Amino acid sequence: MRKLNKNFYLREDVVQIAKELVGKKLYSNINGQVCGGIIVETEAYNGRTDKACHAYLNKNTKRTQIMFGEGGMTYVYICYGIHKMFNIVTNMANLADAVLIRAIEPLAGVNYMEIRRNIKSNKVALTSGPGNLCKAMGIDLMHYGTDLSGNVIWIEENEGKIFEVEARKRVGVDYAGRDKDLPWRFIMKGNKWVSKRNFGL
DNA sequence: ATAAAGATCATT
DNA sequence: ATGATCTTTATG
Repeated sequence: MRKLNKNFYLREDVVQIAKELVGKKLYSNINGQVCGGIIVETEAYNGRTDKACHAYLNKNTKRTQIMFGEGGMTYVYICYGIHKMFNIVTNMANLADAVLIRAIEPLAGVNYMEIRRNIKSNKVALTSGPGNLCKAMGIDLMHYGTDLSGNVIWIEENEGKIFEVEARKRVGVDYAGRDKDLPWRFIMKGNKWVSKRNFGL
């Protein structure tokens, strides 16, 4: 019921923020259809030191510019021409960091999500994986730069559920050289909605 | 103006 | 393993 404070996103340690986002609740209200779920998988990206980040070495382009603004906004982009990826911008202005949300456990608006995904009930694939989650939640390029303190996309505190968080290697960043094996992916231990791809440490 | 490379997914 | 599919970015 309680949205995260702006200060949550403005902190400087994006890895810590990614870890803390596991267990929080992500909601969208798109075309009056409210959907939401518990975040169970995230990845941190650091725009100064991290070769896997689109804003590596402070690369400020039309696509990455939102990461150079203050934390608490959305960074949405298209991957492989097909899938939308939903990220949360963190840190102060001019410090370009972001957290990719990779999977949620559905809570609300499951019927809407199933229609958007065109699949039937009880499919883990509904909101597992970054592309799938975006499609289910109705998040598209038009939501680039959405303020998370508004009423379109937002994140709420968790509900005191008990769980453990585990760190893993990030997925699909083999091009990142020395940074490809950083343990900057965080998952809710044992949760079945965590994406099934690349389970190596 | 052109080319190349993706923070993926579903299917074979 | 492979193909789908198209934006963004870099380069000439």
